[in-house]
Amino acid sequence: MVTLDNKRHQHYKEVFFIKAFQEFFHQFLLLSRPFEHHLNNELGKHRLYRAQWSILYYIANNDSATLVELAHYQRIEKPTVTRTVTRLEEQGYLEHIPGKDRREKRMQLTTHGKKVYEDVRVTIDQFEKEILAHIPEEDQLAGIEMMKTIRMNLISRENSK
Amino acid sequence: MVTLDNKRHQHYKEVFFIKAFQEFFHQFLLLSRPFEHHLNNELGKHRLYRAQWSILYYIANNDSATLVELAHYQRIEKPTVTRTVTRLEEQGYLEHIPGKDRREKRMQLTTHGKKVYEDVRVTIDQFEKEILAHIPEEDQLAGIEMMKTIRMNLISRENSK
DNA sequence: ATAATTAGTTATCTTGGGTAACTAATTTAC
DNA sequence: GTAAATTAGTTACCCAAGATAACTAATTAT
Repeated sequence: MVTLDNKRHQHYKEVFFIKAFQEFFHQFLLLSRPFEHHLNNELGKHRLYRAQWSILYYIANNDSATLVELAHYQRIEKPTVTRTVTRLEEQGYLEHIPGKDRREKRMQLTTHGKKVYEDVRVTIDQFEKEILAHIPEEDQLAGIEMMKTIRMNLISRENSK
Repeated sequence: MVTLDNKRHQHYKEVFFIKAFQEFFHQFLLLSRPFEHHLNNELGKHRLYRAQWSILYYIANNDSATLVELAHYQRIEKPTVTRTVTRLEEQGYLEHIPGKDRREKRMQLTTHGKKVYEDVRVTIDQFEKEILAHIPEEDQLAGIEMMKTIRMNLISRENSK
């Protein structure tokens, strides 16, 4: 009887009381694929992809950026940035503004790029609002802070290793 | 003077009061790449990748699964599942248990697979705990619910389109 | 019994990460 | 002031993990 109860108890624990941190990242992964998928669908209407959009977003909010700046911010390698920026340049959304340091390639939105960003922004705003339905702004703000903290924890791990 | 104040005000709004839903998904993207990167680093110690780990996780928590079940749950296409499951089979972590319906391929962990899962679990638990440092369990639980809601909003969008 | 559906596979494409090795420009050290 | 070290960016190439299209085999529905 005791043995059976122990077994039941164990089963109960395993199935229903998964640890919060496990469940947290499980849900994070379960959300990130579909989110990226849908985001790319929306962006596809404007012939864009997530990686390109991330760069447009950064530059739209910071006026200009160098490739290294983008790489550091997004925590990706320089060659990845080079490739994506090149595509955006080819599409006529970004242009190179020369600065003092002739090594660096500082990019800004072209007039066309600004126009496109604003257009896409409308689509994406709509999309993001829709999928945040029923989530109070207060919780959204708490979520933002949480993600920032986790990101910082990740980054400090990098440096200490 | 009025014009200048307006300009300042506008600038202030744009730079410091980005809408919550924009910032939410911006942070989500900023977190998901580094998270996957670090997760893969940890998994690499055991010669695993994120996609494989997701499948091991699901089967470890559900005893067995068919490929279609995995595809539906993770919202990915069947060929993607086939490939990843095949790798896990080759590594000797999964085995096919025949059922009534001879079309479906129901998979379960092998003894070796169970052992490996438990080993990796320790590494990943440690990793996940570390990067959730300074986040109260209460907030983690709120985050879990938020991600579930967003995921459901995404899925219901799919169906209505 | 035939038609439609379902589970899984194979072939092939694509995005977007990564590393290694390089050039050109700038800074630092001597 | 020059040589060495560092930094920004590029090129070539690799790979994981998603996707679609077209297929077979098994099962269900008509």
